[in-house]
Amino acid sequence: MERSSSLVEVARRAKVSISTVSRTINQTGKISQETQEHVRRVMRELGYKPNRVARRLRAGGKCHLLGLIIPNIQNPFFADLARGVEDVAFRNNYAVLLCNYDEDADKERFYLDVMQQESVDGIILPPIHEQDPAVWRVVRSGMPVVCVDRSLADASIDRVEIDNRRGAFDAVNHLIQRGHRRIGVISGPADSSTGRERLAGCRQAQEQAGLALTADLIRYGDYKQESGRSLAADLLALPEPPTALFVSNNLMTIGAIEAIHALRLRIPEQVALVGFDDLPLAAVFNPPLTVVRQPAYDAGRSAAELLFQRLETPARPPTSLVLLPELIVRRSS
Amino acid sequence: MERSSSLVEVARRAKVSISTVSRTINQTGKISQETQEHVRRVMRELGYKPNRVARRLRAGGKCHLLGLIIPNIQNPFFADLARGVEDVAFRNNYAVLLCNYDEDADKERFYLDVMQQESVDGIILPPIHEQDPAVWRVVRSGMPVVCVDRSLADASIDRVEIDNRRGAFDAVNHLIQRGHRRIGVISGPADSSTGRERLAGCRQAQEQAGLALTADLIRYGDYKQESGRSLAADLLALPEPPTALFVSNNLMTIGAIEAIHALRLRIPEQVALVGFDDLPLAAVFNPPLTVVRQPAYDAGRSAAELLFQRLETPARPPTSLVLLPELIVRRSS
DNA sequence: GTTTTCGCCGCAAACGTTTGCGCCGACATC
DNA sequence: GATGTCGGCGCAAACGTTTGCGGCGAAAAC
Repeated sequence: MERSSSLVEVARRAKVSISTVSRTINQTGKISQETQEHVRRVMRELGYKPNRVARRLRAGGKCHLLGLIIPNIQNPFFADLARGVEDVAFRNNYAVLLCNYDEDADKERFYLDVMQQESVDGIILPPIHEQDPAVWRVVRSGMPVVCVDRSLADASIDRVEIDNRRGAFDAVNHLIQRGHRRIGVISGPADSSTGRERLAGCRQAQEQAGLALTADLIRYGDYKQESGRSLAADLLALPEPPTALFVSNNLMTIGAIEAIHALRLRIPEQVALVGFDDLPLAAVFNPPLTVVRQPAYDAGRSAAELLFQRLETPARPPTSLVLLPELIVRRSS
Repeated sequence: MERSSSLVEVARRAKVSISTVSRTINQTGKISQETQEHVRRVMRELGYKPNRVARRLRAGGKCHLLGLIIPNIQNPFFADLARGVEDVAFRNNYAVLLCNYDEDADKERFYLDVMQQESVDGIILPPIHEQDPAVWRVVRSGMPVVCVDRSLADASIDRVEIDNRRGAFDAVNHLIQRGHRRIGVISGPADSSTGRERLAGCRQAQEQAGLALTADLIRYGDYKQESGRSLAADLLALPEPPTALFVSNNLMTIGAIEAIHALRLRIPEQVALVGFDDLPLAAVFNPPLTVVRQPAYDAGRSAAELLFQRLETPARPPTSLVLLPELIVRRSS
């Protein structure tokens, strides 16, 4: 119990009005140099820290808080992304409200509400799917929103995406170059933009190579480890099993490796493997994992920068950034 | 621009005073059943959501926001921990303000300030070291704080720790059982409680086995990957190199594996390896990694629960929880 | 000498809540 | 019939800011 130290306390000690104090803090209005100096000194003496809550209540926006809603922070991809957002926020003296919605639409909606109730300055999120009424409501309410990773089926809002199609294309194409003809694909959810696009990339590579698009070699997972395991096991139990696997996210890749180990198959001799998204241990794995590395940190950084730009110029036309993933060929393929 | 819908709007539509509305929301004061029903109906019609900012401004605490300050969300340990905190928070209708301080005392201080300015209900954090004046200031100001993972050199505040000494002891003891006599240790920072305790555990195991405590086999890292790499390289380049390595966190373990690979050493034949803290790929690694698994998620969960308990009964004596780590013997040792 | 201009600053309202206090009517008590 | 009790509700202050407006004194313009 020692910190109260509000504007009025400072004003009292400095023998000026609270308006003067407020204005010296925000550099708004005309206050003489000497008065400013004096007020600043008193603030230092008292260790005054403005109350962000009161500030937000009064001013609505411009109040140094932004919201980040992601599926799951335990996914290294989103951890990197979150870190990118936070670093930019920190540089701009912003704090970040972080929420995990766990691929659950209700939870996403709940957290969107929280963001509005907290009157954050803006929200960064990968929408749970391309038509997302909850997100739309928020956008219509005037809240700045930028989509990252996944996006909405409408170009009118800021977004930063990763070229999923290209990444998947490169991965599968690489497998084809290595001589594989039967390539098993573990895709993401069919109703997510990333899932659809990565699958499209696979198809494109196969078509281009004149390969038949064998629907029996495609499985749809939920981006979680367990589905990777079971779907890979499924694929590898086929009468004519694939000689290579393309797994379209990191957690499912771990699951696929489980399945491969369980069958005592050797990578890459008996089954080659390319995963989407890098992992901390991937480079030192045995064999080192060939992956499509997504610039997750950069995506977060760019999204935050886009958001700050919009806060500065609200009328700016919506921009769409697309970042390039990178195929890192190691030894699992 | 559509939702304003404040208390006064609801009151106007329901033809009651704002006090009545507020009281039906919070179930405080005496309001007749019928009036409550009526008010609730109007709230539903308007889609009213209470403004958390105003609420926090007015009431100071009890306002559904808590702060979590961690070194780095990119570390899977802290990601799990954060998730544990968030899940409990979600169940209690709380949101989480997340910050990464990057082992930087200034940044920690900055974020502690932010937390106070945001008047969060409480703060969960691993203090940067055992005497942490910044954290002390916050505690003295009356803000509920619970330490997790690391702790302060004072028993008077809530804490949940993991038995680091025990974990390290088990790991090194296991190595000794396997016949190793020269065990290289990559420790954490000497001034962090986790670093000190893990090292103490090592020592205890070695003493108990009657092994000489060879200072030349101990290196102090900073819990980051690169230091793991260079220190392991250092250790393995010794005239009489260790036959086993104990690395006291996950990121440094990855670095150590890099170094081992660079030297083309085989695990565990030429050098055995036990890491502190599990990793997503550890179980499917080749060879699967022997690690001390920390219950990170549980630690976060417990910390949050402790915090909620304190919010409910502020006078409750400080409790100290210690969770047990688990040695998972796989094949790298 | 009177009026205008202008730089500097204070007053007070507003943001959306919570809450102590007090009012009013109904019913019980004497 | 006068007094006390009590349930149900409203009034208004407070939380710490920002900001439109207006005041005041001094310098400038006439």
